[in-house]
Amino acid sequence: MDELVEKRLDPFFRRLEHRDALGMAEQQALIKAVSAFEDVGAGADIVREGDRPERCTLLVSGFAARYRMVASGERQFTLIHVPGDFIDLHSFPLKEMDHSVMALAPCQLAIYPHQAIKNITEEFPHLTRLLWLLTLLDGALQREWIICLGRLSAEARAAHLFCELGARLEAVGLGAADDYRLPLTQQDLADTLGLSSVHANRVVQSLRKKNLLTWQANRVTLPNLAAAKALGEFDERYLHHIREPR
Amino acid sequence: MDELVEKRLDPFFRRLEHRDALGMAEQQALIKAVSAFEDVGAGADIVREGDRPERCTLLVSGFAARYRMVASGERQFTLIHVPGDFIDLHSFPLKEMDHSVMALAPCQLAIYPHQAIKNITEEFPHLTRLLWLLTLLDGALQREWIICLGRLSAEARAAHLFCELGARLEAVGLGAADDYRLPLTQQDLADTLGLSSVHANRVVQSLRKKNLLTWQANRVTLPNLAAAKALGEFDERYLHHIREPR
DNA sequence: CGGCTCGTTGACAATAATCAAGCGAGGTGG
DNA sequence: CCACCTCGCTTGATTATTGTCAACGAGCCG
Repeated sequence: MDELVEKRLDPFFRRLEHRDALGMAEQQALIKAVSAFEDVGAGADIVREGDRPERCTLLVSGFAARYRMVASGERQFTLIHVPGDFIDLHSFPLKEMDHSVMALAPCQLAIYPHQAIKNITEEFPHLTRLLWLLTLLDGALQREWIICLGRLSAEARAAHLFCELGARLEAVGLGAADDYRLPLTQQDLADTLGLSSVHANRVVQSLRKKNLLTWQANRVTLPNLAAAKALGEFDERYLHHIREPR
Repeated sequence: MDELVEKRLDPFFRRLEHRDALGMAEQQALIKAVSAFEDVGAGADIVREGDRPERCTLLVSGFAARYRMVASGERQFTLIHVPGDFIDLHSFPLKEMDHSVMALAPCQLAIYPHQAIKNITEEFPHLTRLLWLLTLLDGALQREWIICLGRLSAEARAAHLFCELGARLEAVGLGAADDYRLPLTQQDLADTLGLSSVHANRVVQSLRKKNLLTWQANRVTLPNLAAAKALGEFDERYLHHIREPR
């Protein structure tokens, strides 16, 4: 049983190992803390604004996004999650959700009861700092998006996003920085970039015309990764892919 | 000596007490962990992108902002800090700064060596969760700004910002939600809202014309707070001003 | 076959940036 | 004490970017 859990948590462990070494006891604690696995279909909400979840959710496979609706009826994503991400680890200290998370594609989830996380914080200070770190990585991605939304053109933001997703997916063993599976619609892209779907479409076509992007049948490739990074001002420092004691 | 420290940390303790009760030992630990106080002048950087600080910095008085520059030479703020905020608590788990923080006005800072924070994480699990919580509150503010930048008009974003700052300053005892001191320039506002300074100015004037804002000599008042909140779609849930066990 | 969703296109309107100039208060030095 | 200088704020004219509205086509699934 534990072997199955461990296998499913592989992207998660890769994500952690990119930042610090994990002790055997810590790894076991993370495996034991999983109470269940669940599946949700594309488009379903995983948690909702206002919820007070009693559990945290780790994305095992699929894609998910944190979002909120605004009065005009538009949606804005604040973060796209890839496998290995904790979707709502912050709900453990924060208690109440101030936003929702939806599945962008069929997802498998690993469930961590808050009580199990609390036990970790009481018994494993170093592991606690790593969990803390994970929530801070979310914050770093969100800072980056503020900068992109505030100061980059729509085209540069799109290039940045495709570079970011490539780097994150590669880090968890799910593709290459310039070649990965991405089951999103152009509306999803628009909701990430803060654009109308019409304009998102035009931006995608412009990137295609410049030979910076192909995106068909849920597969993204970046034929000229260096140029895409330059256009999107992508500097992966903010991903903190540095393994060191925390 | 400790009384002086405690007095200076008053906004910080207020900020914490808005979220959870603090034990006497925890309070003492937070007081003892301060190694020094420092002053910085307006415009100075407090920490810089790429730094690997050995200490965390708490804002005692003044205003500061996290920011990054983009290739065009423009600046984007990702968060404005008010007294009682930890400016770079995240540097403790994250190690390397992926952005800079500057003083927007003369600031007094309390210094917490990373080692002192680490000791807290080894000895005070509940207090550790509260520190974690504080970094998550930064994340919540940043999420909110993604939503504002992505989906609200410039005018709505400005209204939102003035409401947010009022709520945060009131919570630490430094003004009222509709009346507070704000020593920022219009350029600072532009860098927060992701606008040019010219457009920021026009937005301010539009709010003035609608009798939603006065802003002279560093003093902000919101004559019609309800209308400002409505325009900016300001719902303070994301501030998590809820006192409960964490 | 028909009804979805998703992607695409064109014409037009709204929002915000850019460029250029001038104003006014506060501080500095002669 | 006053001239001058700087910084922040303001304004107008113009351009660039992005949104809105409307329509249509391709592919998939029941």
